[in-house]
Amino acid sequence: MKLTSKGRYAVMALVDLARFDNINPVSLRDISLRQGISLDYLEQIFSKLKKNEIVKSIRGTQGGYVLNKNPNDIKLTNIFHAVDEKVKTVQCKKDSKKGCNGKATKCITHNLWDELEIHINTFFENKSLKDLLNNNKETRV
Amino acid sequence: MKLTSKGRYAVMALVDLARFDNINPVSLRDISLRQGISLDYLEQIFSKLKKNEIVKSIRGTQGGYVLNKNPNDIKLTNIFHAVDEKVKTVQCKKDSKKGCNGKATKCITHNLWDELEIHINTFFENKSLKDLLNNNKETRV
DNA sequence: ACATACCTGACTAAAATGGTCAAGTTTAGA
DNA sequence: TCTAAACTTGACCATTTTAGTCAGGTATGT
Ligand code: FES
Ligand code: FES
Repeated sequence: MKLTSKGRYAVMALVDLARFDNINPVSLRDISLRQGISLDYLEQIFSKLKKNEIVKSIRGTQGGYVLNKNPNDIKLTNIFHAVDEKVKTVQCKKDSKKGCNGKATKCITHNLWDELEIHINTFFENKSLKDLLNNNKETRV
Repeated sequence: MKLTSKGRYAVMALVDLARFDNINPVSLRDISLRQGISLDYLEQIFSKLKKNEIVKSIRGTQGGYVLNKNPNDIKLTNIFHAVDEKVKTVQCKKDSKKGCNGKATKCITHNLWDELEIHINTFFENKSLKDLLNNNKETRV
């Protein structure tokens, strides 16, 4: 079970953004430099964050991104969902009665994987961007 | 974050094994047929389970595998560790002071990923094979 | 005008995944 | 003793996913 870089970067970038967007929009270039994430990759990520209304963009010189919601209302769940970083403990469809690889029934450990998925998602539900900012916020002069 | 088939199969196979190994060893062929897992793949998996002393093997006709411990003492942690299904929320080394990709320092979200890793591992620590057998054990006649 | 910064889509090298295949060795039972 | 069942080992491989890069755009403040 690995967390992918895409998911990790999305959260890192948003935390960075939240720390610096007091007044002005924050450019991806700045985030890229500060966090050491490829600019091109960041652009892909922010395109998705924007589609999911987590950030807003301001084009042109002095443009950049700003949060579109209160940091308290941006849960890790929302972020991960936006960038398609989903938790998958099984391969079979949830609503189908069929098991993995088109088997007729669900497997004997099926409940376990459901429990695991819930356990992990609970963590993401209960963490907001705000939680990640505590004692951490920098003020732009 | 995906759970791989290898990990899922390992647990499925062990639950199957635990249910049927009352008297005789259970052959991988039987597990393969009952659970619909490739025999060749199962062999790879059980080779690792054996190295980690979770199962014992009995060769020859009527041979197979049996548990090497009490189901209560086989945690998911042990199983996953045996088949290299590890939880990895980061790419950087735990003991090193360096960050991901050889960066000089840890990233701003580092604590979060540590927490997440612990959260998931706790689930695996607290589940044993026994827990998965409740109300489920079949008796060979 | 022009630099900055967002926007979009195609492309790709490398790694991981989920196996298969081949060639054994061991041992119970006929 | 022969044979088939079952474990053992190691190499191999197709496909998918990951983690980006690259090459173009378009919008806008100064
Ligand atoms: S995990 Fe898909 S059938 Fe149980
Ligand atoms: S996750 Fe590796 S530096 Fe934070």
